[in-house]
Amino acid sequence: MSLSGSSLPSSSVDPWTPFLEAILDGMVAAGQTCGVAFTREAIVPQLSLDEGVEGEVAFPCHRVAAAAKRSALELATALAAAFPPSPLLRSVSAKGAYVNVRVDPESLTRSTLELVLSRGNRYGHGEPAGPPVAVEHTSANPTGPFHIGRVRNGIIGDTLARVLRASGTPVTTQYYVDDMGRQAAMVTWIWSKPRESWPEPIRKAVEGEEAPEEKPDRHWGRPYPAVSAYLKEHEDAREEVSLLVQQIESGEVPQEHRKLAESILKGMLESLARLKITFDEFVWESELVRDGSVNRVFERLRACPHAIQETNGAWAIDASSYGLPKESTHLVFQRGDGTSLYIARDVAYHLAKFARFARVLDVLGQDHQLHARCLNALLEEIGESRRPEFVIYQDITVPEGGRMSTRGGSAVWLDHLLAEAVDRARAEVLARREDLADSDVDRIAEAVATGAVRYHIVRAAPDKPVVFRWEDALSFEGRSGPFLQYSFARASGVLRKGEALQPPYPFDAARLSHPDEATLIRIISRFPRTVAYAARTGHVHAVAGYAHELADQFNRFYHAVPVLRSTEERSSRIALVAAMRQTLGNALDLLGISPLEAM
RNA sequence: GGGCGCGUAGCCUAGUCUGGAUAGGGCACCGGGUUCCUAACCCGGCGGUCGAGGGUUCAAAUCCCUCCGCGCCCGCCA
Repeated sequence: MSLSGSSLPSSSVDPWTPFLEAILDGMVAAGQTCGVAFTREAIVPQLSLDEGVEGEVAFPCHRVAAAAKRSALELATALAAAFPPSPLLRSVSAKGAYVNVRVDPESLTRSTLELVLSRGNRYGHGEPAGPPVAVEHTSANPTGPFHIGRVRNGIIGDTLARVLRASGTPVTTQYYVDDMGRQAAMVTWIWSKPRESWPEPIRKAVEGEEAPEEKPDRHWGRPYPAVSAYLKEHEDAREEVSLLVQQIESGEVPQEHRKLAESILKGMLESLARLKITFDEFVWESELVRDGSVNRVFERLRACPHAIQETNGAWAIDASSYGLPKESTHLVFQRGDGTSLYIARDVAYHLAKFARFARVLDVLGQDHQLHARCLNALLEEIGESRRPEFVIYQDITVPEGGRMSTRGGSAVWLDHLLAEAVDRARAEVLARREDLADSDVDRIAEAVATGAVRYHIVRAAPDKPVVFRWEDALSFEGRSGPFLQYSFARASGVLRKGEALQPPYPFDAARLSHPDEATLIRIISRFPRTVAYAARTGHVHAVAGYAHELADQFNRFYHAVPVLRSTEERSSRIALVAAMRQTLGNALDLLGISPLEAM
């Protein structure tokens, strides 16, 4: 890994900073001796950390050598020889064209453990900085329960918000509730009719499946797929829905409409809450219509040079000069009947966000990518210079091929997945522990199940398509959420039995010299850098990978090195376990996975 | 057809933004480990030259071009 910018983080948040300072000072001094001038700013991005053959920090000399018209091998040797000694660095050597620096392990151990133990649950976090950022994610239409494909948005978005907050950025998360569009209107349309008068296919699709006391999203959303299919075939019904859309948008809103949307949303949010996904704010699309924002957007767009009106009264922007695909240069923003299209409302929504936030982040599925570009085109058209930043993720597909589809019957419901995961987790807990109270079994099973599901989704890079397989999603071993929880529980067990759940943790860095200890400390020391990287790039899956690496090395250490049974190393090792537990706990928090003291 | 994304061992995946020294993990498979702090664990082994081809470079999984495969989008739906 290389560093993100040309400057170093504050030493109050990153244990590596003093060592990197020492390396930079040494490099500059050695450069002067050898007749090559380079600045710290030039060196920083070239340093490669935690890599290399025989050093923790390596500096490849090819570039400077080429600039100085010298041999890279010769220069590496000369630089290493001229490198002034530092108490923080154990050795500096040349190998090939590389200068390899090993930091003093005791100093790094001290620097790391002190920082972790003093910062506690702030370890890994940056210093508060930067302007306020809005993160919009999930924003699923309130038409029925979540399937796992939709939840990927929320898991990525919520993790991104957590990571950004940890990096120091003030974040507000928003769920954009689309209660104005056709989709939501379809739900109201069917429920506004007496059940007896529902078209046959819709009634049939719903009948016999309902459970008493089912969640509101399940209940009220049940007819939606059938309605959607029905409308494709029935022009008259489509017209009824169009009429309803007009009524809703003009404010003659049947009270029922908002209540239905709220009710379904409530059920949806209940499921998300189990995954620890919550929101700071909900922005109801109907409010943007009611407060005139959408109308103001209409006025601004109609006044634009590329605005055109169709013969039936619809308005569009000719966006052919914006580099969009040829087929989507005709951007209709207002229907012939005067109602708004999603893109017009989305412009209004983004203007509202720009008014409050310096940066606007939208988490979007790849199917919305073209829409995102069209949105940018309209923002440009009305003279808005700011742009949202899009975090695009790929779909979750099913093994048979294709996206998860509610209508096609290929959707895997989040609630179903969680129920299955809880069942399996409970069986695992019961197989291992006979001493637990029922309430503890329930609590652990819920944590394991939700941790497994959340980790399974967040571990993949957003731009990687994910094929949903039950056996993978329900895996509790290897690279999984439960493995992280298990490792945390193990560390907790050690501290509990050592009666060391509270600080202070006195330690002697010289006593932590076992190779598995050194490796563990290196990984712990990398956490702040990892969080900063994830926040900067939006690669939140880097945190998932990091947490696994940390837990993995902890287990290796656990097997190789006795803690409570050791004598002169005991307190130092307890301190190391406490630091690892703190770091893993902080990582779990960023991932939205519940830590477990025991399992 | 056009646009966008993806393509790393039998399967899944990190690394690609910012090119650097033997491409990290996990699953599966084979062989070991529990009188000892939780075996949802650990140790060892097997297996990849990074879709194909060209180019740039001292150096390419990483940058550029072409091609192939897969996915998504191309609505007065969202």
